[in-house]
Amino acid sequence: MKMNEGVEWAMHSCVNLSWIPGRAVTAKHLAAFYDLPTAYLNKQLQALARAGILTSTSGPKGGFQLARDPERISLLDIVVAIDGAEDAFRCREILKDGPGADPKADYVQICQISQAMRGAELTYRRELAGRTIAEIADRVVGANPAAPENVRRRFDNLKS
Amino acid sequence: MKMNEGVEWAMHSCVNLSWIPGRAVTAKHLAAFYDLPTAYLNKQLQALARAGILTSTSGPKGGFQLARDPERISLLDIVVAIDGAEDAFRCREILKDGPGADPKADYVQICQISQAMRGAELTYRRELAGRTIAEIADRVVGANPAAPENVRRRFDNLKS
DNA sequence: GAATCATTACTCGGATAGTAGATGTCCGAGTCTTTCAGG
DNA sequence: CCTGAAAGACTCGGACATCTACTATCCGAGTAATGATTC
Repeated sequence: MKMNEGVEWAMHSCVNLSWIPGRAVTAKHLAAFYDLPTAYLNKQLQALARAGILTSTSGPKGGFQLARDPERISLLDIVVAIDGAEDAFRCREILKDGPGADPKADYVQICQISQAMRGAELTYRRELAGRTIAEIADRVVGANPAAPENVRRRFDNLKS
Repeated sequence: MKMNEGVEWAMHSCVNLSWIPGRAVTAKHLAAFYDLPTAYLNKQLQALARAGILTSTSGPKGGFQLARDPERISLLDIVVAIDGAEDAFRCREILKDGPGADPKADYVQICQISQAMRGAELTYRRELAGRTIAEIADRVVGANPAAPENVRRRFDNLKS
């Protein structure tokens, strides 16, 4: 089980975008920041845009920016946007193929194993839903107060 | 992100094995129970044996059985045995490729995103670690008291 | 000099290859059972 | 009748294909800026 690597890129990019409000930043610049493959990062940013986390504008002076306040963007939002909403553990209802099974019963709900796994994933998602981009950004500032200014300067330099 | 499908099979098989103590059950019989591909289930059972969850014996009258009490087999044990111990989210330390990074700093520990994701996975694993095969089996019995006897009879019939 | 229009350059967007990991299958090594020969 | 060994059959175990989905890339559609042209 391995999560889509783009999730990490997307989260870092969102934190950086939270420090550059009101301006569109191109995928190329966001990729250059961490030396990531531009086209592939662009794909992830597209997914965020489809999910309503970012807004995108085409053409010169175009790019991406946060679609809403970073306080209202949770880590779960990003994971769902890029990795999909489906659970990692997917009950195939193998009990249905067992002896004495009821063909029309919903074994996803009945099966104790399915319940336990779904319960664990629920706590996982709840945890991620409680963490926001704003909170992450704040903690980064706590460790390194110059971070936002450094990011802004960096993107300004890339502009020239 | 999709978990190895064999995890589901392995958990169901362990529950069934908990109702047939002291006797080896072949992969073929365990597979027939839910109409699963024998060779592939065998592969998963091997992984459980390597992890010390099952014991395996070769030859006629051979097969698999639980290596310890079902109270001491957690769902996490099975997930780790089959799906691996590595986290789903793997910090690639992309901050290291960012501007002004310290090449010898441990960004897995520093990075706030990495911390948040690891924290969420930790709660997930803690949840699974708290659930045992015995508990699952008990709940199944609660809903269907005849289940263990049905399973035993089923395997006896396959014997003949 | 101002306005309009065509050009141009730049960006996102989705369609298209390449690759790693999961899924599925097969045959060999080892072992227990069974059988048969000998004492 | 008992003992021992050899043959046989059954099971796990790991090595070998296949297939899905993640990773990576490329080119086209659309858009805003820009410059030239005309009034």
